Amino acid sequence: MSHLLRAYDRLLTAFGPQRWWPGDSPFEIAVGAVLVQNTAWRNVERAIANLRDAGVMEPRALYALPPEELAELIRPAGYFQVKARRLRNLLKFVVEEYDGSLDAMFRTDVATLREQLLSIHGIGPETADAILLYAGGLPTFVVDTYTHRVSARHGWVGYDADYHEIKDHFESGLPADAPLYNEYHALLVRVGKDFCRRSAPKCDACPLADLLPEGGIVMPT
DNA sequence: TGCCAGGCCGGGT
DNA sequence: ACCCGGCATGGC
Repeated sequence: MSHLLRAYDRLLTAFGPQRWWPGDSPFEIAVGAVLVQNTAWRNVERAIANLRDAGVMEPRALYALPPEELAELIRPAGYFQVKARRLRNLLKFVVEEYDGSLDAMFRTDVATLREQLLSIHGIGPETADAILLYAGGLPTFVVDTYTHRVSARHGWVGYDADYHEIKDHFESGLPADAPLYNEYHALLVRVGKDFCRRSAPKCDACPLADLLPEGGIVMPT
């Protein structure tokens, strides 16, 4: 069994299924993917609640909203001016290219859709992959700061590994299975939050402790 | 109270 | 090709 599957097994046993992504519809998940950029999920929940309460959690309705009103509704998510623009860029794309239908959007082949999403100003690799995996159910691995930190500290990749290097490491070491990618990423975030903070690793109590390389946690050079 | 959170972009070397 | 600052709210 590979180190990736062994780690997955430890995490799932320790934490159980994480039930990601929190969100009712694929659209709400896509919105959340933009709002959560470098932000605590708690703050995003408020913003999403505001959009729901305003009755605009739908592509056309949200796109029809005046930009200043959109910004105000998502204020609790932080970076609200930038995110309002990024969200509108995504909405414009969905409305104009796919008639406002995420179902239609996800009918596009994955590689093409990923390129299209990446071409949207404000949608980077993690946001694109989160939309593909969590909103579209497509088997593409999502890499975030926790994925990078946990992987590097275990010596699975170097600290200098870029996004695609880390993504490839997981995708080539695991079967291409969306539910697996979904759960794995959520578990990495969980273990990251609980045990693998940037400046406070608690490796002794971590469920992955016995998988650390000789000499323990690998620190950046 | 400062540090950090499920990034991404633009400008400077 | 890097490195860095800006963007902003809220929790511990």
